[in-house]
Amino acid sequence: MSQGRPTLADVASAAGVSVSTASLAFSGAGPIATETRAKVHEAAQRLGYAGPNPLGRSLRSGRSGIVGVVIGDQLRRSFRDPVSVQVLDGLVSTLGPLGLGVLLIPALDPDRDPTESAELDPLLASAPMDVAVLIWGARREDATLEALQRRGVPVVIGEGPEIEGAAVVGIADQQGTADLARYLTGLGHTRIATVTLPLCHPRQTGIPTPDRLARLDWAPARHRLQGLADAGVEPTVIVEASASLVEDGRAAGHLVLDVPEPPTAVIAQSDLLAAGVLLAARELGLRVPEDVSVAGFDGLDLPWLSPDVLTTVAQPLSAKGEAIGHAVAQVLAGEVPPPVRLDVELRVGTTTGPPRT
Amino acid sequence: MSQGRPTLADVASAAGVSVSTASLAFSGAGPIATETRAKVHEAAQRLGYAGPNPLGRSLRSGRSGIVGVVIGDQLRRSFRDPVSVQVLDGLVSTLGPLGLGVLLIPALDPDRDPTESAELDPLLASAPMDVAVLIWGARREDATLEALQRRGVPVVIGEGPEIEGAAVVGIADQQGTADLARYLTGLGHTRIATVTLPLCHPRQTGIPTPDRLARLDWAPARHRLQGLADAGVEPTVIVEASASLVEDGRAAGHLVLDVPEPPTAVIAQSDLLAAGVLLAARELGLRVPEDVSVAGFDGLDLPWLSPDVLTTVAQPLSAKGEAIGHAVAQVLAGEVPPPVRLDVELRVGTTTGPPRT
DNA sequence: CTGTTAGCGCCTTCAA
DNA sequence: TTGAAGGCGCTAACAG
Repeated sequence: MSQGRPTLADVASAAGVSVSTASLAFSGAGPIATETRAKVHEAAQRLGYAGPNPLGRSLRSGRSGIVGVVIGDQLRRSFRDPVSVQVLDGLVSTLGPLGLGVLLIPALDPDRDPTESAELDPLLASAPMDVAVLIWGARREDATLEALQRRGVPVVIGEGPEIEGAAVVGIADQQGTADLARYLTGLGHTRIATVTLPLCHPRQTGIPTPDRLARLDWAPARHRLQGLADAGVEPTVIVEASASLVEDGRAAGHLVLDVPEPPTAVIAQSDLLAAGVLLAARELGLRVPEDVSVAGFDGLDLPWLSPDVLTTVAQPLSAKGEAIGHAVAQVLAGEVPPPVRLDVELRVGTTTGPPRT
Repeated sequence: MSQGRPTLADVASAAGVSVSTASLAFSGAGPIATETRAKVHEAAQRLGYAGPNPLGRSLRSGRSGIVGVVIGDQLRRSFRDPVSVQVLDGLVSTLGPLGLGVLLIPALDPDRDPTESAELDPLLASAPMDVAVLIWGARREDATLEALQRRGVPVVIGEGPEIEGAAVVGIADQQGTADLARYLTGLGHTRIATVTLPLCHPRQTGIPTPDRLARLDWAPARHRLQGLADAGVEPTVIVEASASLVEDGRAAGHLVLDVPEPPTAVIAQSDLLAAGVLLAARELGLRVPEDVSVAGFDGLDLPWLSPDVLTTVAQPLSAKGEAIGHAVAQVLAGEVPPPVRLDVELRVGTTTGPPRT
């Protein structure tokens, strides 16, 4: 009929064929006479029918073609972090050709109590999605994860932890950090401080209490701290940042360096944090690496730090996004993706050197 | 039945009520006895039913709760531009409370011929969405826009142009640029160059041919060039950048400044481009603003340019995202949103001053 | 090769 | 306040 958008039935009757035939003309999933198909397409053209309504198709197939992606923070903050952006880019590039779209789902407010599931984004409970991706991992008691599992939405987790019934794509950050730590101790450093990514919810900035360290619940921070321990490094001080941003690193840097007996090296758990520490060092009149060595993690290209080039542990960011995309595809194909652990690589720049004795 | 996920019918029969009653128990859209509702919820709990399947609900209501957002470039590039990110953030914050989710749709490859609709992202044709947003405007002959309109998806356009049957949210960039130009001529500048955003498809870097200028098809670039004309400024040279990124600005800056008789002022159509021009000036040993004044557009916070503070025309980025979100809401409510034009503000920094005579 | 039939899961009249 | 019935638009069997 002429009210509302035309449906396949309208097209079929206009073309003088049955609905299922018209369906075939569009899906191509079956034998159909070229002439019939032309007739149908012609009718469609005439009626302004632009193809099957995805809503009907979705209900029928049980698939929406949508992948929900939970980013680890407010958009504003996540997108300021090139790490998130590159992973997302790799993910979208992989999903696109598969006909899958990415639905952005803001994580719960990082400053709020995570147990209150009332704070969850309603999209988690009600948006159509075939698979969900938690780009920045899950926590032990994760209301987000629970909400998804309750709905029966399969989950792919970036960064870990390994959780019953969810695929994981991670990196060898523990080993990478250990390599970095050994490199620094090899240079002669003994007083090494570290600036960490957020440890657990709700987020906090500053020197974590023992209690907070015990609740350490976020995979990247845990792995990288563990890497230090593996290398036999006991940090002289641990400072937690509430986000992986330059200004947090800068604040942490002041906290770490502006003391009577500062460390001779600072390992930050991300490059943006390290960049902030570097800026803090410059502001305090400390020379890098003569007075203090600074190292990061991620392998970002940060030309604005010029002339310094950060010593870092490079992780394959786009590749991680792609690996997550592959895992999503496997889940949709009914397979159980094996855990993936991507390699990282120590990359020495100009910001580390032997300590002054 | 126990195969597959439980449906509302399963829950209803487990609770000993009819499907429609069970539906009421969840939607709350009708009178229902507290006791009955409890019974239904209890049955749902027991069966692991997490609420109505969005696919069924969508088909029934004709709404998916999804807003397709076409970003102006590859994700990787768009997300490196804080302008896009802030607009997107404002949009998501507005849409979230309305129960609407954002589906990312990569634009067509900016380096390819736009008339080939084969290059369009398949999501445009097949993803469920109630409204689409073209964050970075539409072109005259826009395959993306056409694909959406053919499907009957209402469109909200950021930045213009005003197009039949699509809502527009723009800014007063023409007037803002004119203000900026008048400020510079007021300082005594007569030789003013400009670095533009992309003018049309396919993207190119460098000095545009007259033909290309004639095909000028992208609203932000057009408005801002027009603003110069309004102020009576005829640029000594126009250089087009292929994206709003620092390195493009830097390349353009060399092109503009590394000549026998360089301009005394450069107006870039974005802050990132202006930042690049500034870096180029520094590299060429030119002092800013003594040797050359540099101005941008957007009003970004760029602390890494320190000690310089860019003279710029500030636009309300989050507010633009929010305004787009409101327009989306209006469209969904069946209203026709009036065109919106947000104000901008000239903000003088340290990078502009009188020309040396 | 084409038509008939039967739902996918839900919500909303309408009637009881 | 609850139940019965129909249909949103589509596709997959199955017949013919």
